[in-house]
Amino acid sequence: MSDVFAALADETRRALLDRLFIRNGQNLTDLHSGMTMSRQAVAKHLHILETANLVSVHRQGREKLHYLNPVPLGDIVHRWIGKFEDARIEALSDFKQQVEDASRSSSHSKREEKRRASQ
Amino acid sequence: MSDVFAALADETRRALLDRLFIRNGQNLTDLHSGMTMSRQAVAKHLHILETANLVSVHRQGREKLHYLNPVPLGDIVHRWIGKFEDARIEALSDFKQQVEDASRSSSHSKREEKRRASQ
DNA sequence: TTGACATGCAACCATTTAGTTGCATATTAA
DNA sequence: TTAATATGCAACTAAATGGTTGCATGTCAA
Repeated sequence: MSDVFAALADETRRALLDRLFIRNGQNLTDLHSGMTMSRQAVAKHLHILETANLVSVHRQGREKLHYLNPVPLGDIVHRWIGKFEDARIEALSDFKQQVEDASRSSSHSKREEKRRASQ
Repeated sequence: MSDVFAALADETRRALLDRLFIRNGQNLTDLHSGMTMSRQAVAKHLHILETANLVSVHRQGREKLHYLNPVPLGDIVHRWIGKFEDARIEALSDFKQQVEDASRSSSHSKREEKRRASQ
């Protein structure tokens, strides 16, 4: 999973995934077109995406076609980000409250008691 | 958004978010406890999480309390990963098909026609 | 078969990153 | 007041990262 996060950390690599989302099954030359960096630089980025299993390839003659694999993205959402997401609705209402509670450093509200109890 | 992805790329920082998920509102010493690296290293990681707005802080005397902010995680899911997620169910059935189609490099199935049409 | 095309490999370079150490500052409590 | 606690700042280092260039290899088409 660490490979996936590392792969997503780079702007160029996210752009490559975007391009494959728009049109799947492109070769290196296609994906390089319009980019300012060298073809070899793009090839390196694609290899990192391959290693992270975000892109799968299929050799066809002298061409190497790249296919988007969205499964690892689903995995990180459901296995890691998801738990924070579950807390998001509560967080939107509780977050400011927590900070305010900390500011007052008093314990009058039910919410404050709940927060301290969880520590 | 790039800050968020970069922040999430590091294992230690994800672990810090995990710890804050388990118990919110910890200070640097709390978050450093049990880690092998130096306190200053942890402080740097926390600062990166702050910059990415994944963690908010509140000064209380000599202590600096850290609070998890899950909103940016929701944002990247809904603004970026989400679109790939939408294609996931289709992808799970189509992905192998795409590769197989490419292997055969023939165009007999309806699915193959649909794929080529999208390019 | 020969030239153009598509990719692969390796060496190299600059910058960023993750970590360290040492010291300074601010706050709490005995 | 003084010692312990909690954090902040700055300089430094090693390794990873993102990029380059040059050349080699494999495939297609005239």
